Amino acid sequence: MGRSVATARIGRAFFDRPTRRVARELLGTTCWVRGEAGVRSVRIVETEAYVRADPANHAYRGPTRRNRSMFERPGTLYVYRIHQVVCANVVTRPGEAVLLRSGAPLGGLEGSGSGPGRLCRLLGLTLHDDGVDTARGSRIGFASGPDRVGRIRVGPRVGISRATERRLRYLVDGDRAVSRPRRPRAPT
DNA sequence: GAAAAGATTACCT
DNA sequence: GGTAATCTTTTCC
Repeated sequence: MGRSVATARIGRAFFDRPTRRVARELLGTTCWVRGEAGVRSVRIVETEAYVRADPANHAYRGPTRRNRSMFERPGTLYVYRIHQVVCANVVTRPGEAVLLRSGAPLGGLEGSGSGPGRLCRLLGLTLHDDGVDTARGSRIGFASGPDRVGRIRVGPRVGISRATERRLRYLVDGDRAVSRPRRPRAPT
Protein backbone atom coordinates (compact mmCIF):
# COMPACT_ATOMS: atom_id res chain seq x y z
CA MET A 1 0.00 0.00 0.00
CA GLY A 2 1.49 3.28 -1.05
CA ARG A 3 0.87 6.54 0.72
CA SER A 4 1.20 8.84 -2.26
CA VAL A 5 -2.41 9.93 -2.40
CA ALA A 6 -1.73 13.55 -1.58
CA THR A 7 0.87 14.05 -4.28
CA ALA A 8 -1.31 13.27 -7.27
CA ARG A 9 -3.68 15.93 -8.46
CA ILE A 10 -6.22 15.89 -11.25
CA GLY A 11 -5.54 18.93 -13.42
CA ARG A 12 -7.72 21.63 -14.86
CA ALA A 13 -8.32 19.93 -18.19
CA PHE A 14 -10.32 17.22 -16.45
CA PHE A 15 -12.82 19.75 -15.15
CA ASP A 16 -12.92 21.85 -18.32
CA ARG A 17 -15.29 19.44 -20.02
CA PRO A 18 -19.06 18.94 -20.22
CA THR A 19 -20.44 18.88 -16.69
CA ARG A 20 -22.27 15.60 -16.97
CA ARG A 21 -19.13 13.90 -18.11
CA VAL A 22 -17.13 15.33 -15.22
CA ALA A 23 -19.85 14.26 -12.79
CA ARG A 24 -19.69 10.72 -14.10
CA GLU A 25 -15.91 10.50 -14.18
CA LEU A 26 -15.45 11.93 -10.70
CA LEU A 27 -16.94 8.67 -9.43
CA GLY A 28 -14.14 6.53 -8.08
CA THR A 29 -11.69 9.40 -7.70
CA THR A 30 -10.14 10.35 -4.39
CA CYS A 31 -10.91 13.72 -2.87
CA TRP A 32 -8.26 14.71 -0.34
CA VAL A 33 -8.01 17.60 2.08
CA ARG A 34 -4.79 18.50 3.87
CA GLY A 35 -5.47 19.65 7.41
CA GLU A 36 -3.49 20.29 10.55
CA ALA A 37 -3.79 16.69 11.62
CA GLY A 38 -2.91 15.20 8.25
CA VAL A 39 -4.77 14.30 5.10
CA ARG A 40 -8.39 13.27 5.03
CA SER A 41 -9.58 11.53 1.91
CA VAL A 42 -12.66 9.87 0.53
CA ARG A 43 -13.56 7.93 -2.57
CA ILE A 44 -16.29 9.79 -4.42
CA VAL A 45 -19.28 7.52 -5.03
CA GLU A 46 -22.15 9.92 -5.76
CA THR A 47 -22.38 13.21 -7.65
CA GLU A 48 -24.93 15.48 -9.27
CA ALA A 49 -24.55 17.74 -12.31
CA TYR A 50 -25.91 21.30 -12.35
CA VAL A 51 -25.93 22.69 -15.84
CA ARG A 52 -27.05 25.65 -17.92
CA ALA A 53 -30.75 26.30 -18.46
CA ASP A 54 -31.29 24.32 -15.28
CA PRO A 55 -33.71 25.97 -12.82
CA ALA A 56 -32.29 23.88 -9.97
CA ASN A 57 -28.83 25.36 -10.56
CA HIS A 58 -27.79 28.08 -8.11
CA ALA A 59 -26.29 29.93 -11.06
CA TYR A 60 -29.49 29.74 -13.11
CA ARG A 61 -30.09 33.49 -12.87
CA GLY A 62 -26.47 34.46 -13.34
CA PRO A 63 -23.73 35.47 -10.92
CA THR A 64 -24.68 36.53 -7.39
CA ARG A 65 -22.74 37.07 -4.21
CA ARG A 66 -23.24 33.48 -3.12
CA ASN A 67 -22.48 31.69 -6.38
CA ARG A 68 -19.62 33.80 -7.70
CA SER A 69 -17.23 30.85 -7.36
CA MET A 70 -19.25 29.04 -10.01
CA PHE A 71 -17.90 31.50 -12.55
CA GLU A 72 -14.26 30.95 -11.63
CA ARG A 73 -11.94 28.59 -13.45
CA PRO A 74 -12.67 24.87 -13.89
CA GLY A 75 -11.68 22.98 -10.76
CA THR A 76 -12.70 25.78 -8.41
CA LEU A 77 -14.62 24.74 -5.31
CA TYR A 78 -18.08 26.21 -4.78
CA VAL A 79 -19.12 25.77 -1.14
CA TYR A 80 -22.47 27.03 0.10
CA ARG A 81 -24.53 26.75 3.22
CA ILE A 82 -27.95 25.09 3.48
CA HIS A 83 -29.69 25.15 6.87
CA GLN A 84 -26.93 24.22 9.29
CA VAL A 85 -24.60 22.36 6.96
CA VAL A 86 -22.38 23.15 3.99
CA CYS A 87 -22.21 21.43 0.61
CA ALA A 88 -19.34 21.41 -1.87
CA ASN A 89 -19.28 21.49 -5.67
CA VAL A 90 -16.52 21.52 -8.24
CA VAL A 91 -16.85 24.03 -11.07
CA THR A 92 -16.65 22.80 -14.64
CA ARG A 93 -17.71 25.28 -17.30
CA PRO A 94 -18.78 28.82 -16.25
CA GLY A 95 -21.99 28.64 -14.22
CA GLU A 96 -21.96 24.85 -14.11
CA ALA A 97 -20.73 22.56 -11.36
CA VAL A 98 -20.77 19.06 -9.91
CA LEU A 99 -22.17 18.56 -6.41
CA LEU A 100 -20.16 16.10 -4.33
CA ARG A 101 -22.95 14.06 -2.77
CA SER A 102 -21.27 11.11 -1.11
CA GLY A 103 -17.85 9.63 -0.45
CA ALA A 104 -16.49 6.51 1.22
CA PRO A 105 -13.86 7.24 3.90
CA LEU A 106 -10.31 6.20 3.02
CA GLY A 107 -7.14 5.65 4.99
CA GLY A 108 -8.73 4.91 8.35
CA LEU A 109 -10.91 7.99 8.30
CA GLU A 110 -13.96 7.44 10.47
CA GLY A 111 -17.44 8.83 10.02
CA SER A 112 -20.13 9.00 7.39
CA GLY A 113 -19.70 10.63 4.00
CA SER A 114 -23.20 9.79 2.83
CA GLY A 115 -24.89 12.99 1.76
CA PRO A 116 -23.37 16.34 0.79
CA GLY A 117 -23.51 17.78 4.30
CA ARG A 118 -21.96 14.75 5.93
CA LEU A 119 -19.30 14.55 3.24
CA CYS A 120 -18.18 18.11 3.91
CA ARG A 121 -18.17 17.54 7.64
CA LEU A 122 -16.13 14.38 7.21
CA LEU A 123 -13.51 16.16 5.12
CA GLY A 124 -13.54 19.26 7.29
CA LEU A 125 -14.66 21.57 4.50
CA THR A 126 -16.15 24.92 5.49
CA LEU A 127 -17.34 28.11 3.82
CA HIS A 128 -13.73 29.27 3.99
CA ASP A 129 -12.96 26.75 1.27
CA ASP A 130 -15.34 28.42 -1.15
CA GLY A 131 -13.36 29.58 -4.18
CA VAL A 132 -10.36 27.31 -3.62
CA ASP A 133 -8.69 26.08 -6.80
CA THR A 134 -8.47 22.29 -6.50
CA ALA A 135 -6.56 22.01 -9.77
CA ARG A 136 -3.47 23.79 -8.55
CA GLY A 137 -1.59 24.35 -5.33
CA SER A 138 -4.38 24.30 -2.77
CA ARG A 139 -4.79 22.05 0.26
CA ILE A 140 -7.70 20.37 -1.49
CA GLY A 141 -7.48 18.18 -4.56
CA PHE A 142 -8.70 15.19 -6.49
CA ALA A 143 -6.65 12.15 -7.47
CA SER A 144 -7.44 9.11 -9.54
CA GLY A 145 -8.31 5.80 -7.96
CA PRO A 146 -7.95 4.02 -5.64
CA ASP A 147 -9.65 1.50 -7.86
CA ARG A 148 -11.97 1.18 -10.78
CA VAL A 149 -15.62 1.79 -10.15
CA GLY A 150 -18.30 -0.79 -10.71
CA ARG A 151 -21.47 -0.17 -12.62
CA ILE A 152 -22.64 3.43 -12.68
CA ARG A 153 -26.27 4.33 -12.27
CA VAL A 154 -27.98 7.54 -13.36
CA GLY A 155 -31.15 8.94 -11.84
CA PRO A 156 -33.01 12.04 -10.71
CA ARG A 157 -31.33 14.49 -8.36
CA VAL A 158 -32.13 14.64 -4.66
CA GLY A 159 -33.69 17.39 -2.59
CA ILE A 160 -34.55 19.84 -5.36
CA SER A 161 -37.96 21.25 -6.22
CA ARG A 162 -37.40 22.26 -9.82
CA ALA A 163 -36.22 20.28 -12.84
CA THR A 164 -36.84 17.19 -10.74
CA GLU A 165 -37.30 15.04 -13.80
CA ARG A 166 -33.79 15.49 -15.12
CA ARG A 167 -31.51 12.52 -14.63
CA LEU A 168 -28.33 14.22 -13.52
CA ARG A 169 -27.40 12.17 -10.47
CA TYR A 170 -24.58 9.67 -10.81
CA LEU A 171 -23.73 6.95 -8.35
CA VAL A 172 -21.69 3.80 -8.00
CA ASP A 173 -24.21 0.99 -8.02
CA GLY A 174 -24.43 -0.86 -4.75
CA ASP A 175 -21.86 1.21 -2.85
CA ARG A 176 -22.91 1.46 0.77
CA ALA A 177 -21.67 5.05 1.06
CA VAL A 178 -24.23 6.29 -1.46
CA SER A 179 -26.92 8.36 0.22
CA ARG A 180 -30.27 6.66 0.59
CA PRO A 181 -33.46 8.19 -0.71
CA ARG A 182 -35.78 9.62 1.92
CA ARG A 183 -38.31 6.89 1.40
CA PRO A 184 -36.83 3.45 1.86
CA ARG A 185 -36.91 1.71 -1.48
CA ALA A 186 -38.13 -1.77 -1.99
CA PRO A 187 -35.29 -4.28 -1.80
CA THR A 188 -33.89 -5.06 -5.23
C1' DG B 1 -36.41 46.66 4.88
C1' DA B 2 -38.95 42.34 5.41
C1' DA B 3 -40.19 37.73 4.20
C1' DA B 4 -39.61 33.32 2.10
C1' DA B 5 -37.04 29.43 0.53
C1' DG B 6 -33.49 26.22 0.59
C1' DA B 7 -28.73 21.02 -3.89
C1' DT B 8 -29.92 18.91 4.50
C1' DT B 9 -29.89 16.37 8.59
C1' DA B 10 -31.28 14.68 13.10
C1' DC B 11 -34.62 13.38 15.98
C1' DC B 12 -39.59 12.86 17.04
C1' DT B 13 -43.89 9.74 17.13
C1' DG C 1 -43.33 9.01 8.08
C1' DG C 2 -43.12 13.76 9.74
C1' DT C 3 -41.17 17.98 11.48
C1' DA C 4 -37.91 21.11 13.73
C1' DA C 5 -33.42 23.14 13.60
C1' DT C 6 -31.04 27.34 11.95
C1' DC C 7 -29.23 31.12 9.10
C1' DT C 8 -27.76 33.05 4.82
C1' DT C 9 -29.01 34.48 0.27
C1' DT C 10 -32.32 35.93 -2.66
C1' DT C 11 -36.43 38.13 -3.81
C1' DC C 12 -40.27 41.03 -3.33
C1' DC C 13 -42.71 45.28 -1.69
